[in-house]
This record gives sequence, structure tokens and C-alpha cells, in this order.
Amino acid sequence: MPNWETPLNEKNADAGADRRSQLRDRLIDIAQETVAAQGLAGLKARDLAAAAGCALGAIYTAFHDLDELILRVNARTLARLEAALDAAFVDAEAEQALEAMARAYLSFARKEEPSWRALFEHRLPPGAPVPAWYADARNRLFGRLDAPLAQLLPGRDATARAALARTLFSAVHGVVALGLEEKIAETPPKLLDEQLGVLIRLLAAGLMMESARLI
Amino acid sequence: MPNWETPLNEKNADAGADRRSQLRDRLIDIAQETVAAQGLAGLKARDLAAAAGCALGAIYTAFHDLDELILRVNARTLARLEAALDAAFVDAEAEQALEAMARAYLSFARKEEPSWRALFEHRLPPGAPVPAWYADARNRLFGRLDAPLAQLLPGRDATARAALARTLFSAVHGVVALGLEEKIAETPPKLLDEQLGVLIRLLAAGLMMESARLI
DNA sequence: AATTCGGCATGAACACCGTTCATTTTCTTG
DNA sequence: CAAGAAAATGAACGGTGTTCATGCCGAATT
Repeated sequence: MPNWETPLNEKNADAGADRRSQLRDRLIDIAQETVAAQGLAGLKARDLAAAAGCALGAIYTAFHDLDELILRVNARTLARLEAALDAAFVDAEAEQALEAMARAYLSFARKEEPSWRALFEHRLPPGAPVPAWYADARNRLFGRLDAPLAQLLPGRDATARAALARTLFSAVHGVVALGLEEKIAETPPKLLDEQLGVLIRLLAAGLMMESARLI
Repeated sequence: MPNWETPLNEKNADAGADRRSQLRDRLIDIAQETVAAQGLAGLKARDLAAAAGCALGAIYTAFHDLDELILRVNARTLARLEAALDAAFVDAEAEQALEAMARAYLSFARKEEPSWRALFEHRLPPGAPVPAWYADARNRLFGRLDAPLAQLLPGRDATARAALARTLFSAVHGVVALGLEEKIAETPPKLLDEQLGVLIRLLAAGLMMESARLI
């Protein structure tokens, strides 16, 4: 039954681990597509096994939990989000770079809304610690804001910049998250674009003032 | 069996509707306590029925869904949040009023974290429209910011102020939400307090500039 | 006052979920 | 080639929200 693409010339030592890692990747691929199309709630163990052509129990030989699988899917979403932010990064004025990244964040959230929502909807069971590799991926996001902030506030040290980056990112996220919530007759796209512009303008003005104060 | 506090002198016409509304209130009370203690995930139909001393099916004579019950619980949380914001409202300088309300929001989220989280964690099934009474309660929240904004930006009309209020609220919400997420070794309370202060200072500075530009 | 009747509370049953584990199958190894 | 180890399998388990045939109770009628 598990006749999928038998690796003919693979009689090497640990073929089992290889097949397992193949299964892992395949499951992550399918789960990613499912989440992208139907959101976190659409991810069911039985459907996943059927789509992967493996047994239900096989999922649990590749992952300890569905939670672990979801974290892997979310890690890929984070990577795509990072790439989108990097692509939007313009090396020009700091304020323009910040605005470009904010708009890229909104654009990504719109284009991949179910996957993006999954980043924040998913909660692991109480008491379970967030894996370090996932927390790292999350924190890497904020780092994207560091360069523009360093340009705007040369006097600040790295830790202060990191905190500020987190704050600005959170503020933008809040506007995007509440703006995209219940899009039925709530915050039409154009208005949300404007709101984001207003936020950036206000924050940038505040940053300018801050920078002037410190010089 | 349903011997709970039989209303002796109530031989009025429609005693059935009265009993049903009593049950409704009781279920909301208990659900509210459960959500406050254990979060949305801790709300189970069977436990709820047991705690209310009614049959499992009785829940569905009082509410169509558990979703409907959750919306009622969330509406009460929104009311408490409104009260907390009103209590923090100081009639002094607009900037101080905005900061006081932002801090009140953070304080409420900390003090009633599971209930507050439930406001944003809960999603009703796709296609189900948000009841008008709930959307109203949500939008009333933003209205709390209108008075300070009117003071800061006298030139703006009401709809522009409403949009701005929503934006500012969303930004504060974002900082609070991401700040309280995974509090394990992440954003210690003092740092979060500072972050919120920074956000308010930046936004207020931007608003001052905006106001100066329009005069 | 006895009897019928309508409507509502009841909780066993249903459909579905994530997860487990005895069993079977497969592969490696002596 | 046989014997053993390792891994995949899917029926079964415990849990979820929701339903619905049943029986009960109270009100209306004769």
C-alpha cells in the first residue's frame, strides 16, 4: 500500500530514517496547502492521512502531535512572510522603508489570510513550552525593522532598538489584524490602507521628534 | 429534578418563557466564570450542564449554539472592559486621557486575561454573520476615544475621527496582544509597560504635529 | 374531577475529533 | 533462508458538540 515512489537504488544503511523524513516533508506540504486553503480549522488528521496516502497512525510516527506539524507549517509561513518583508525593503529613507514593510505586511496578510491567521490562532496546550527554533523564527521578524530604526535613532543601543522594533511591529499587526477581522461590511480595503498610512505617518512623526530630542 | 428554587407565586400566563430566560441567565453566569478561570477551551457542554443542574439538551433549548452562549459571555466582557476604560478616563489633557485608557486596556487584559483572550480567540463558523448587537458592542469600544481625539483634532469630522479612533485602538491592542503572548521569558511586565508608554508618546507626538499642520 | 392532549425537558445516541496500541507487515541480519 | 527486530497499520478509545425519540408534566376541556 505505501507504494509511493519506491526508491529503488536506496539500500543504504538507514533507509528508515530517510523514508520517515520524506513522510515528514510530504505531510508538511499537504498540511500547508490545507491551511492555506481552509485555515487551521480545516486541518484534520484523517483527511491529512488520506491525502498523503499513508495510514492514520503514520502521522504520529513522523510527529508527536498535530501541534508539532502545525508549528512546522507556521514556520514556513513565517519564512514566506520574512521573504515578503525583505522584498519590500527599500534602502532609501528610513521612514519609507518602514512604510513599505508595513504595507508588505498588510499585503501578505491579505494574500495569504488563512495561513497568516494560523500564526496567531494556534495555541499549544497549556504548559507546553514553545520550541526554541520557533521562537527564534518569530523574533527574527522584528529584526527586519532594526536597520531603519538604527538610521532614525543612531543614539539608541541595540536592546532599546529591539524593543522599539517589537513595539512598532505589534502596532502595525494590531491595525492589520483588527482591520481584517470580520471583513463583512467592516473596514473596506481602501479604508484599511488609509488607516495603515495614518498609523505610519503618526509613528514616523513621533520618531522624528524623538530623534531630534536626543541629538 | 429541576427543583431549583421553584417560583411559588408565579402562576402567570407564560411561565415557560420565564423559566427559559432564568436558565439562559444561569448558563451565561456559569459560562462566564468558566471562561474567566480556564479560558474558552475550558468551556464544555457537559460540564456546563452539570454545573447548572440541568440536562445536556437543555442548553440547546436556551441557545441555538455554544457559539451563541460564548457571544453572550463576550458581550459581558466587553461591558466590563467599557466600564474599565470609562473609569480610567480622566477629563484632563487629551494626551493623558489617551494614555490612561491605553494603560487601562493593558491592565484589564492582565487582570482578566482568559476572558479578554476569548474576545479574540473565538470565531464563529464560516458564513455565520456576526449578530448586530455584538458588532455594536464592539464598535462602542472605539467610541471611547472620540472625545480626546475631538479635543486634539478639532478640524476633523466625525467619520475621520471614528476611523482614527479605530486605528489607535488597534495599535494599542496589537502591542498588548503580542506583549502578553507567550509570557514565558518574553516581554517581562515592566518592559511591556514601557513599550506601551513609548507607543503612546510616539502617537501623541504625531497627533500634535498633525494638529499643528491643520491649524 | 377525570381525562385528554400538547409541548418541553431529558439523556442516550450520533457523528466526528485527536490519539493510542495490539497486530500485522516489512525489512534487516546472522 | 530463517529469525528477529523494527515500523506501519487502522480498529478502538476517550472526548467533543449536537440531535431526537422518549416520557413526563402541566394545562385545557368535558
